[in-house]
Amino acid sequence: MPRRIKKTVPGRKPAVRPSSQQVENLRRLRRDRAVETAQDYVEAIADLTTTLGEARVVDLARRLGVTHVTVNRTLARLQRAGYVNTKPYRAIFLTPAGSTLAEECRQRHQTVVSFLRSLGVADKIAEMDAEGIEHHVSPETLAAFERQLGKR
Amino acid sequence: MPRRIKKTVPGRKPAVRPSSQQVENLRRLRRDRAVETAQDYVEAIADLTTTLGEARVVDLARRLGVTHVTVNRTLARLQRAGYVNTKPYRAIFLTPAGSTLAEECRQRHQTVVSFLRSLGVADKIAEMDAEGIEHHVSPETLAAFERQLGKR
DNA sequence: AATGAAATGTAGCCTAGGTTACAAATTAAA
DNA sequence: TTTAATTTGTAACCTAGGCTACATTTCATT
Repeated sequence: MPRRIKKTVPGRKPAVRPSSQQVENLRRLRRDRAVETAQDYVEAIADLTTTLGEARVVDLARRLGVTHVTVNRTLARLQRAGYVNTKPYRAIFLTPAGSTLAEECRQRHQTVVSFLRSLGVADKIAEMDAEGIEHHVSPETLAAFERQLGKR
Repeated sequence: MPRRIKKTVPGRKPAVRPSSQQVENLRRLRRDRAVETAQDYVEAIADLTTTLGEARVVDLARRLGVTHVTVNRTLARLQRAGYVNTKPYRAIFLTPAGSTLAEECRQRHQTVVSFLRSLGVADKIAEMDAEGIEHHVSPETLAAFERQLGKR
């Protein structure tokens, strides 16, 4: 049985349709995973700061549904990335960069939820799907959502 | 400086609005990450089998934009999960479960892309966003997309 | 001021997914 | 049949994000 259907020139790449575009899409997707977490955290920190006056590790853990250990390690990474300021045994604060990111996320989340609801998706489900979708909506698509919302 | 704004009864949880709903959303989101990868792989395997006659590790690696090592390890996991059949140095085949999953993904992907384009999003961007969004679209939302598409 | 519960931190282990470097198998072609 | 390129496999390492178990710090309440 032939190993492969087509012939190949020795020493040459078979040029199996690398389809750079799609490859890049998937690469971008994986790269974005780290950013998603950052967004979820800064959003939660901003929210907790507003509603409770300050954001503590336990609160974040409850809010995100993980243990305080995970929160701790992630906060260290976010601090390295310049999104938060933390001191041992103290409340967590967003840096200006963190605040900006949080606000962007909040608005985008709101737009996605509103858009889904405008299509007749139930509130609970709209909220649920938005949580996942919001991280993958490009500015262009977000604009399209807003345009559509304006039409009603 | 007070550790926390509100008083607490010793030994009692402060009931910081666990908001089980949102916690569950986020938990579900993380759980789904493993499934996403499976979906990307079976989709790619199905596609390669159609276009090339068989799916090989190198092709998958090129298609997914990762090294063959990553593909190998992931395939082992997918085999454990019952989605693919592999033998050393041989082509990769989908199990019935894998084929079903692939077909579902293909259709859903197509719906999401069509929907985005119907909103005026450019083809390239629609394709790009769909790659990320499709994994987070519930059946209800997918139905809403299809309903909307039918209206045109 | 002492104390005990809650909060925070740390050590160590797990899976998933990514990598490079190197070894072994396969197969097209000389 | 031999050979050499390609493909596949394996070892070892990295980050991210989960976890449990245990140690330490804070602070509200005696």
